[in-house]
Amino acid sequence: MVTAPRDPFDRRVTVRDVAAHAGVSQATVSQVLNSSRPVSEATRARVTASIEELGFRPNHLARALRQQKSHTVAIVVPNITHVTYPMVARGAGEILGPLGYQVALYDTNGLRATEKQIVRTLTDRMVDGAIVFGYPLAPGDARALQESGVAIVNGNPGTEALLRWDTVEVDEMSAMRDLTRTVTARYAGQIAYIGGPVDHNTAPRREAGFRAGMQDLGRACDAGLMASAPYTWAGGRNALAAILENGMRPRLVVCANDMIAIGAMAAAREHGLDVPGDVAVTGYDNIDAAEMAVPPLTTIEPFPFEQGRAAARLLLERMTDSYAGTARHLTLAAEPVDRASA
Amino acid sequence: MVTAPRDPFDRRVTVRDVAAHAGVSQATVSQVLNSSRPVSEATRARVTASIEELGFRPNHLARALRQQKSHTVAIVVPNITHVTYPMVARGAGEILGPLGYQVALYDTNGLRATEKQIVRTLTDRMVDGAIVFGYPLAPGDARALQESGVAIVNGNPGTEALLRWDTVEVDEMSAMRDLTRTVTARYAGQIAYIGGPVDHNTAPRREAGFRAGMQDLGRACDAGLMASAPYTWAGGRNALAAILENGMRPRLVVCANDMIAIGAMAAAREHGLDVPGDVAVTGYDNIDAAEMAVPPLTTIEPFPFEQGRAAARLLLERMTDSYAGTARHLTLAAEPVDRASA
DNA sequence: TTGAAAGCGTTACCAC
DNA sequence: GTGGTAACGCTTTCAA
Repeated sequence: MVTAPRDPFDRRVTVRDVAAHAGVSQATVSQVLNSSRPVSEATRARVTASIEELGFRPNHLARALRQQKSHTVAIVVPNITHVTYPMVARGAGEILGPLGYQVALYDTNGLRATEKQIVRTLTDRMVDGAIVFGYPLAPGDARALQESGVAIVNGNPGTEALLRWDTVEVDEMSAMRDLTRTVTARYAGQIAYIGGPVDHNTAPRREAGFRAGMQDLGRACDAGLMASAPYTWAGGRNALAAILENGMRPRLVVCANDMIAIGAMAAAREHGLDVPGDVAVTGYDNIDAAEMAVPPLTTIEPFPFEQGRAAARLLLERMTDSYAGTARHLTLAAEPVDRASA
Repeated sequence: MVTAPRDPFDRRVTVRDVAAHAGVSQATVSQVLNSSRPVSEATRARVTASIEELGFRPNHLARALRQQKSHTVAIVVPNITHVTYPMVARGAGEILGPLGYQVALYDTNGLRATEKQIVRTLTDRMVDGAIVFGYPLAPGDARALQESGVAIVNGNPGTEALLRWDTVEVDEMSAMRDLTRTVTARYAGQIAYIGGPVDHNTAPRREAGFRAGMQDLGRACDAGLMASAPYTWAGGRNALAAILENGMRPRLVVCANDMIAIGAMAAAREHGLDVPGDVAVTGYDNIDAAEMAVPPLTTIEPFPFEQGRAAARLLLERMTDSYAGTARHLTLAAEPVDRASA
């Protein structure tokens, strides 16, 4: 048998063709494909054979139009190149992909205008759901999506307000409190904290965790040792350098993320201090560089894959209407990872 | 949160509604939306006003079915959590997004079975194009996609065979040769090379670059100083440790990627050697950790955003049929980044 | 310059 | 258990 190379002008094989070939109606073919109603074993076999023989593949576009469902889930993030988001996307994809959902990637670039435009696109394209990760969905945007029938889950919105839509969040406060307690107990000297940018949505929660941990141990936070910096290596380096150049000598520096921490370690070294011998350092995020740092960085693992999976599961329940109640707020734990830096 | 099921009574506003409201035909409305044929200024104004007033938004699904185009481009990668892929995706998205294409993410997980399944999905979903990055597209898969009208560009296939479809590649060999030459010239002692896994698609090209650079300077490659390791921190650490424990003392270690290099620096330090004082080290990829390493790592920047943009541009020409000729192979340069480690 | 109407390929409703 | 057929909302001929 010669398999004719498919001429681009050849029409695709359709349900109609299969129906004709199997001697049944289109309705029956559709049913066999979707198990949407009982069919006798005999005809099912005949139809399956025809599908096989003709090499029929259902046209997704037609199905989407008919059902008003694109079988697509959008992942909306501020910047896909930031380490955690690809992991979140992968976690979500692990759940969604096998179920036939396509994962579409949208990058807001941190711009409000882009956020709005993305919301329009999502409704126009009739995506079934959206996982909005890393920033708080604007209430108006959430409403617009919901009213268009787009299910939503907001991951790490980083706001204290009780949102009227499903969220998945990491308990950064508790994780930081925990780490602070464990590590601070090891050092008798002064403790410094280098937080993130004051306007960044995760910064207050991590700082609150640090303060709570200190309080748990009855240790005081010295205002002169509380700094804030951009979430970057340079930010951490400059912040600790400033502290050291002010003549302060913290025994431990708790940092709001790993980049800051690794920068702080560099500053310590530049000032002739050994880590952790003279000054201990901790981070948050457990990025690749944390394990590769010298010394390896004590930090907090936020399990980004699990965040993605959890968001996908919640979304799925909304999309399939297996849950249609009021907003759910899921909180996941993050865990300290003890390494050599503190 | 209550996801309102789409109310059957407030049907979406359709072209039909706009046409009725403006007192024109659907054809005219369609034309105004797509500028597909001339329209008098008067009616255009009337139609635009109606669109505005009714808040009409075209239904993408219907358009897609009619045109047999999903206006979606797939980005297919082995593992989206590997640093370069998100950058490639973002670069491609920068070009494609503003043109109305949706970017869908597909992760092969490095599995041939998954690759095949993705190809099926892409044809079923009628994506307009696919950027396959980081592994060589199987010839059969390429054919299947092309026959289904899916435009393709293969990024960093990492094979020497001349592929019958468009490719974008980085000239890793020249970049490595260049770096090897520049850096080797600084050291009189022996030079070691820690390559990637022998079966990995980029490994031979980088090693070839190293060998060529050495040859350019008339320096010999000592077989006892040629190692290969997984592309990981541990891989690099173990590989250099083994070399050192064999009693060899390379003055410079050229590594096939940054993770290996940073691991090698750790091994050097553990053996009481100063970097770069006793042993210099170089990497490849210019990951975040390279800049944060102590000392900062001399490496090679492969411009992943530009790779994504370039792939998107080639794909675009195929999708719009503004190019329909034979396969094009675009080669991009990577550049040495000189830092303190060598 | 505009309109009427035929699809695009499914699914889902209503009969039988 | 099965078939006929009307949508889904748009674009695109073909006529006027």
